[in-house]
Amino acid sequence: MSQHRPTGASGRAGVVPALPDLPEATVARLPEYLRALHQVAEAGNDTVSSEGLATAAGVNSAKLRKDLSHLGSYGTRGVGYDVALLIDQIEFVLGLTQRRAVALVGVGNLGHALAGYAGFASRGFRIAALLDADPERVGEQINGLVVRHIADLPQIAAEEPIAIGVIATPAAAAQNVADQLVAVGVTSILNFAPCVLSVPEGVDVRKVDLAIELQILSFHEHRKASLTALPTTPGPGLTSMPFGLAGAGPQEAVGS
Amino acid sequence: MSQHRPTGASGRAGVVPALPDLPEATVARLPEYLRALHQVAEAGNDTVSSEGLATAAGVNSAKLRKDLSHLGSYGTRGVGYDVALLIDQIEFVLGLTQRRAVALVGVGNLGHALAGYAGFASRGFRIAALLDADPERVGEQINGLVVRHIADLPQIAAEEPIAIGVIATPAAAAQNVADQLVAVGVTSILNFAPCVLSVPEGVDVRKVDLAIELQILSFHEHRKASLTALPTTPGPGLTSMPFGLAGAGPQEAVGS
DNA sequence: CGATGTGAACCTATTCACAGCG
DNA sequence: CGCTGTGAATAGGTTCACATCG
Repeated sequence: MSQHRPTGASGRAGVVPALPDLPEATVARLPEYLRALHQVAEAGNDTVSSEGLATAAGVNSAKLRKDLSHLGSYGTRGVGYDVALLIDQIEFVLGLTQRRAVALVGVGNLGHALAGYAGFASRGFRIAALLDADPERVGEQINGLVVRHIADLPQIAAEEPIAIGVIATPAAAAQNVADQLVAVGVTSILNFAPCVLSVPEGVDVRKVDLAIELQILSFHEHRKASLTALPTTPGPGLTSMPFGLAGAGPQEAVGS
Repeated sequence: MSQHRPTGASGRAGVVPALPDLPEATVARLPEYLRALHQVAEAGNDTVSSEGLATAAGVNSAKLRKDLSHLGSYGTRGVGYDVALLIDQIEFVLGLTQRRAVALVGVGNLGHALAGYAGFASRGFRIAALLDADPERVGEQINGLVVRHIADLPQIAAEEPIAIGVIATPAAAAQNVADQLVAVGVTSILNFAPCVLSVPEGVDVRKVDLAIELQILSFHEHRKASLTALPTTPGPGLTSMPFGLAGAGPQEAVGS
């Protein structure tokens, strides 16, 4: 991303540490901590130890403590963290205190599902517009929102600034949509289309690709299978089979 | 994940480097390279330079070369990579030469979308079963597949081994579903529910959480806003449209 | 000559281990 | 005494720069 290093920029504020530019890895985990905290709160606890919270968030406690320390955290030694306080802290840092407007482009299969996703509203976001390029879809009502044509985007953005654009179109349309989002001032994009978007500097793009996740899992499956084929334990039985492609057979053109 | 370190395991093979246990970061990028390669192939090229492929995949060329070198890559100095060969290589490493069976649990909003997702089939996966706990949904037909009850899972898994389980249920049900998947031998899970799953060692879980992605973007929005508020450039009025969406990405050009 | 493949330098992230505080 | 917060050690990843080979 940006390699801007506004070295002396922060750390100046008197009372509030403002925005202490966190490590990316930490940022990526804060939402998880937030979820875990809500869970803890609902269970009735009003403090948690780093151990407890770490478990709920699926990380180890050292990592959690270091992450929280980055935001000048509010824990009490010998006790733990004040749940409510920490929730506020993290929500503030993540910028969730203002309800951000999201424009969702592409109301196909996936777009439909996203439009109906309850987690949007419950976690600080508001779908401000559903858009599609297909005239047949325009006018359709989903979850109380009417689908509008992508050409209306400038007008919509003028009425209310869009904080985040979500692209759920086919790959072929995605770059075009991204350009239009950028044109109306959107600087954060969540892209579900399986393609690389090119955007000007200063615009953030995150990508979610289901197929990629599956392929990563597939790799590990493949790996596990090949390790099972030739284990450290010289198992009573199949000791043959040199390596992994065992079950598969030499089909496919890898060789040639 | 697994911290298994089968130190001396690989590196023995005479001809085929078999499974050279790649760095996680590399594994996560291979699917992206694969997509880029298909794109290049469709454009009619049969070789690519690291530069060209890197651009198509959205990374820099040094990273790409190092990644490919890990799988004992097949490039030609002064020329580039043989597209078809590299596709085969990566598909083999990712274990995509066998069509893996996927069981999708939870046919709600999101599950529906996933069931209809074309990228499944086109990239080496096959939905072997749609499952849900809700009797009302059982029997429904989606995309040519009939939704069956989750209780049928053992039977289904017996008919055909499930390589990957996809959980698209509400968070409250997810752990239970995961347990059932594990019980029938599934060792790879893709979890869309916003919660931490606890699984035995040897089972891989990957998580996709839309809300987390949005929150990460929100952080950066928040950050950008606060930097704009007290910038080096004191200009309160936006000077003059810094970036032009000018022509956007001239590359991409699959079409021409 | 041009592009790959790779050692080395650099940077980021995780883990350890314990000082320090409540 | 228990738990947080953090320096130090380690591991992992990225980038640079160039030797090497087709």
